[in-house]
Amino acid sequence: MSSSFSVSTIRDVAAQAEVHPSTVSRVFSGNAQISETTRQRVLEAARDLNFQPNAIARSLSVRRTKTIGVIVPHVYDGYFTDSFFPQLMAGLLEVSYARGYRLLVGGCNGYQDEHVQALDILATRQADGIVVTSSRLDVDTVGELRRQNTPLVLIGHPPAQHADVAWVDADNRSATCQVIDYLVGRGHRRIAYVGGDPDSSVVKERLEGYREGMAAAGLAVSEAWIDYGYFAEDGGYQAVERTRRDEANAPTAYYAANDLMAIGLLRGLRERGIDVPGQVSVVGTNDSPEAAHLLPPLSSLRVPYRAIAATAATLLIDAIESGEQPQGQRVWASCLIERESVQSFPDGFSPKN
Amino acid sequence: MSSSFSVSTIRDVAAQAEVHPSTVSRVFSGNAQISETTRQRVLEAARDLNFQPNAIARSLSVRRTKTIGVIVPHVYDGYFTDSFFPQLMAGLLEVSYARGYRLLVGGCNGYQDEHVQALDILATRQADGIVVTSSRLDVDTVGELRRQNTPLVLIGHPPAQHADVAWVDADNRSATCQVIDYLVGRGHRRIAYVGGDPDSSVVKERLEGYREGMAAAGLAVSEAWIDYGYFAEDGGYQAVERTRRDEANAPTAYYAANDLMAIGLLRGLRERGIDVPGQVSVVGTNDSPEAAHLLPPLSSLRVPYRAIAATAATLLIDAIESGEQPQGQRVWASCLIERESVQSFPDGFSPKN
DNA sequence: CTGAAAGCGCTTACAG
DNA sequence: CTGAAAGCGCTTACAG
Repeated sequence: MSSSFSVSTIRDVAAQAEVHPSTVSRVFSGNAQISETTRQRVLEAARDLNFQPNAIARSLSVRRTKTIGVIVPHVYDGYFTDSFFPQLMAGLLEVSYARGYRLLVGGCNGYQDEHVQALDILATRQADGIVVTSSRLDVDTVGELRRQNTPLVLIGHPPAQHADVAWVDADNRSATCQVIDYLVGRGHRRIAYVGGDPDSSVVKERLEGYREGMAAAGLAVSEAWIDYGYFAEDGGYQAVERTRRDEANAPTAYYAANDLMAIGLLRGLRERGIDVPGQVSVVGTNDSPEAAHLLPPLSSLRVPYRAIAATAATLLIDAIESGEQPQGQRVWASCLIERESVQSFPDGFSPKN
Repeated sequence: MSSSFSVSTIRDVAAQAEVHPSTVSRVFSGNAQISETTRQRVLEAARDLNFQPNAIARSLSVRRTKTIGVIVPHVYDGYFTDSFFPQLMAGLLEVSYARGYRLLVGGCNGYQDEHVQALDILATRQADGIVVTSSRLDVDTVGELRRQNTPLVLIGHPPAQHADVAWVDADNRSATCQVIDYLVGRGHRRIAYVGGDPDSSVVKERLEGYREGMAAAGLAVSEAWIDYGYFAEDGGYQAVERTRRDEANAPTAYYAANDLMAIGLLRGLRERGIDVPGQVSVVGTNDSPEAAHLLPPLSSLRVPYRAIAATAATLLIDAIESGEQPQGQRVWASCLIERESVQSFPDGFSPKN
């Protein structure tokens, strides 16, 4: 019973409906004027033969794939446990779907390869445009990517020389600065910054924001308070030890560039018998699903990745459909979700320097 | 300086290298015999003109896209916070990349649409094959999908009538049964099952496993112990209330079909002043990144979704490249990760019925 | 409104 | 080893 379909083409349908193939094409491509009777005849023949236009042939003909490219560094395990990736996909998918596009996602085996793969998609015209998420873009790669003159939008800031590409990003620097300000406002004076990968631009931007916030409060920064946990739980855990060699001068508050490292901090602090938030405060980043359910519930800087991705997809598709280069740059504000991992530093003990 | 490339075709290169277009094609498609000198000439011309073969044209010609389809229900927020999705992508990407494929991922606005979209990808031949993840497959849709005779592999069990499709799944039923057995072995007699969406087949399979485990231990099941939290944290939270109306007969252990619901259980139990694992034990499912970092660290049934996805991709690509229908069915064993949310039920209090 | 033709940019038997 | 031709399955000016 479940007989399988043989693939039929526009010519088969044309023969069966006794019209020219171009007529069949017209009823399926939708835009042309077709008399109702022949449309019905064609549709019926198509139904009989289970015809569906071949998307690839159509793409070749109209020079449009209805597809947007993304490259995912699938070799980094952490990439799939972090909430960035799912949110990115959610945002991209949401607007792609609404606009009739699909995502062409390719793997890559490292940051170098990310550009190779992106370039390949563009150069072979496998997609109508691409969104590039690497946080380690140098001038040359952006230049190379742009030269393909296929629409491109960046998630993250571009190098200064390419200030005119379309990009969308979070307010990494200023949001971090605000977190520091918030902590200072609660009486903290010795505040630590735990970044991810020091080479990534997000992490650099956050560090700037940290220094700016400390400076604005007139606070000196000890280099011992700056540490990198490479976005891993264990990195956060180890940061506790590295930042507290001199307990007398140890931080009373930590800002971590993702929640996983904040969880590591929580664990390291607990092991040392340091109470959070009683003695030390912690704020994470990304507001991952677990944040609300930790003990103590973790205050976290929520970064609107989904909205960022959705905006990127919108800019990209707008450009594809208008035939112009993608334009515009948009920064989305992060938002500190206050929970219970931060407490005002007890006045009596507040080390006002 | 950053002049953009005009797109060049095989004919431009042929003209410049003074050879026939078919020769250019041959040097790029790799398989044909070409003299070293003309190969160099062609390569140089190609470099000059920045030529890269158009992937779509090639696809149309060879009738192969080097692409495998996946449909993602992007309208369900929970889908992107659960660890299933990232792991699925990781596994798919890992083998696709290794085999030179990319993923064509499309959104869908609900379970109905999932089949519509999958069918569309198949019927329009936009991908060489597809992996279908829906857990609500009925006989008709599987039949319809198969009739397109484009390779198809299922993640999850197929309806009985389609036992011969290729599929790969976790050992949902038996693993759940083993968890019950494990709990029974620790002295628990009143054990609750908190499922996700009762209509999904995974949840049904787990319920069977639960009943089987209870039966094997000679334990009667109270229907009050069976509840559904729809995979949400709040669902787990509410399940506490619903399962403990009669505290004298309340469960001493809970099995939840995902970690998010287990987290909700933890919260609900804590609010009632019930100590975990002192008074009640909890085991979750999926071993999400947060599980290890909860208080208490959550014991969880780790389901190897990444491996499942990788296997599915392998079966699919094997089929695509051999030209035969995908074959084989594979079930991957889950593994209980023991942490601290389970404790033997104190002998003195053990309600041996 | 419909047909006939040329074209999208490749590939691949078929000759030689 | 290389050329010339036909074809992959659509679309879309151009006529009428």
